[in-house]
Amino acid sequence: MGPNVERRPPVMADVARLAGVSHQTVSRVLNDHPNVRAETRTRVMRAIDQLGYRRNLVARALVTKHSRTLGVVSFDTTLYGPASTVYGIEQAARDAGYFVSIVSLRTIDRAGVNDAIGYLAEQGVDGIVVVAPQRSAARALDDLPAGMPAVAVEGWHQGDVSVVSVDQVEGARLATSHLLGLGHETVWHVSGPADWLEAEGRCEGWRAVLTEAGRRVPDLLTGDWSPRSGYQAGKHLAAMAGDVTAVFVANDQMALGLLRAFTEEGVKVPEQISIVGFDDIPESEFFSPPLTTIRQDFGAVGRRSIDVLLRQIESNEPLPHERLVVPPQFVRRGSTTGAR
Amino acid sequence: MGPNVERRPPVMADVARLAGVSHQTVSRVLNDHPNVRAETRTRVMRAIDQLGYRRNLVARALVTKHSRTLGVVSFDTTLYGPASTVYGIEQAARDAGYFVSIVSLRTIDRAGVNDAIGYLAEQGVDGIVVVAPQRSAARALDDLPAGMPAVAVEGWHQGDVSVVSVDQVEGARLATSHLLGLGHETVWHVSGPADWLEAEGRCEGWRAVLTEAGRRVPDLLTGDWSPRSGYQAGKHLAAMAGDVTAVFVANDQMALGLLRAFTEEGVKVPEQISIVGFDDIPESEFFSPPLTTIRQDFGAVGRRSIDVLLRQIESNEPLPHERLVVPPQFVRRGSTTGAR
DNA sequence: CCGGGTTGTGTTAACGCTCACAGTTCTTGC
DNA sequence: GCAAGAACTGTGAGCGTTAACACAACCCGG
Repeated sequence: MGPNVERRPPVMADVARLAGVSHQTVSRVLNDHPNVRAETRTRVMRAIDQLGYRRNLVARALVTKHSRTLGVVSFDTTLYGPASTVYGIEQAARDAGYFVSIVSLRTIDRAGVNDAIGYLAEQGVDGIVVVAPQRSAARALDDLPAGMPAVAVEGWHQGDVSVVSVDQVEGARLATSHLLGLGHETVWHVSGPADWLEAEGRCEGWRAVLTEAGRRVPDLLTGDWSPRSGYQAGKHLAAMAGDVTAVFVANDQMALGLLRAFTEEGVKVPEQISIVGFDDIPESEFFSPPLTTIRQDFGAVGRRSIDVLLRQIESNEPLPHERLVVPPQFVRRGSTTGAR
Repeated sequence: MGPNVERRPPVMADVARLAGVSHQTVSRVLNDHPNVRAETRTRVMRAIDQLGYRRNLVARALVTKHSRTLGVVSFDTTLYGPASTVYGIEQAARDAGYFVSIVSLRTIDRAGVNDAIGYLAEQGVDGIVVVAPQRSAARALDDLPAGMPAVAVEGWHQGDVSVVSVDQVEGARLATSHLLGLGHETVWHVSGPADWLEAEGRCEGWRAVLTEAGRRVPDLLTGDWSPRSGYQAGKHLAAMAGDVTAVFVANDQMALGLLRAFTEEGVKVPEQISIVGFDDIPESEFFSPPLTTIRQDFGAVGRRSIDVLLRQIESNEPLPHERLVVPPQFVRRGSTTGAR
């Protein structure tokens, strides 16, 4: 089409030339600056889509010092919890006009989280969300680049950073009280891995309710969140079926493992043993029996954390650090019933 | 600490000044350029971590025209499939030294995908991966910005772009043949939503095997991937339990719904009805009974798509478009058995 | 009909880096 | 001991945008 064989994508100057204005006027049109004559504006617009011009946000970021990109550091986004949290974060960020750059760690440790934060900082993100469910990872937040707005999600931390999380202790209390309220003498607990903050919180809530009610606190069983580990715990519990009448399991996947083990061993749920899970994954409602569980609102967690982060970014002074807690919700289904 | 109260983060020039070299030498050190004296290198390095300098990748991207960032467009990354695919993509990208910027669509349509691609292009990504499981979304790839390297994942497309996907047709053939091989007269199918390419492929494979074997092709049932829709299909099938002895369900979540419905209706699996799922989610092994299913290797899909994309980015000429297919794997478990 | 404010537009200089090239210093062989 | 080349280092320009300022054209009341 004529002599225009330039393969280089058009830049602002090209648009300016075609529209017969200066590049700065083009910039003003693009940024909705008020002082542009309507006629000029349309002329520029026409030139823009005639050339198929797209502005270069990299150049813009260089001068404004704002990339409108947020960094997210997470761990194994294959799991329902992290995946949902990250999804919530991404949605909230985009609604606010921000991009999201994700680093999903394979193994989670302080060095890994630190590296990830470093990469993101170099890349020029305006702020960072760290989904730091493990104690060791949460500690990496101590050495954030100075002045980098950040927020921790599901991380326990008393340091220099705001935290948004679901109230794990309360969730565990809900689960345990429910079981006690049904008349069970005590409640067993299959917890998550020791280093996880969520596992810790759930364990704490469970223990607290039992202690307050003056009940015996049974030995703790520990899994790794996987259905398989729940299955193993289930085999163990089935062997002492007489003693056990109620189990609070730290997540729904492990609860499924328990269910499977109990089925194999001929232990009836809920007739012989009642089970409460945690998370309310989409599958739980269709387990056999449907699982009584504690729902976490991951979407809310994502939105709240972006709120906090953007407030930090958009204010110039450092803001006081907040601790936001999202309440969990009890969901009664078929896996729990009164003691014999 | 002395007069150094500059709050602005250090730049290359600052490092250069402190090390007593030119900014260009600092750049050379940072980029592992060979021709730098060892002594100079260490002097620069010392200056770098004395100042806590981090290079500004935005400025670098502006001049090199490469951001080392890849864009990913996906849909509802809360689901196991998309989440796993995106995870695989992110891992592979990071291993290759690239960042990943994600846009996770709420609803999937051509306009949405187009917008997302537009945003990513402005942001200066070097290439784009589109996880486009729906026909309408896949079509958005027709109007990619010219010269933008791209690859479609799980997308059927005969156009101008490379595609990486799991062989859905083959997976469905595996499932259906297994059931037929067990002696079932025919196999029913609960498919995914009509517009989904995966649903289509699975349906096609199922139909093909049945036709080739000269069997009756039963009416198709359609779900929406959710356990609930599987539950509804299950209720329907249970009502005609006499006729139905084998069902191939288009994903594991719906299969769980079927299982639940059958349990409620007193239909025994696999004694009365055999079920095969698709995906092999981590839970499937612990369903009651454990689910026979078709495993998709999402990690491999992610790696392959990044391979293809990087080859496009790193070569200068446009490469021929490829069609890479990852084989599915049959996983036999307890939900299938021979016909009466 | 002329000064002072508003409105619209252009000019120039950054932003922090890499590239191309121009120097400078060090080797090396004869 | 000196030319020729290799090894190392410095200089200047430019990537595409926005910010800051300068300037022209217009409006209005006295």
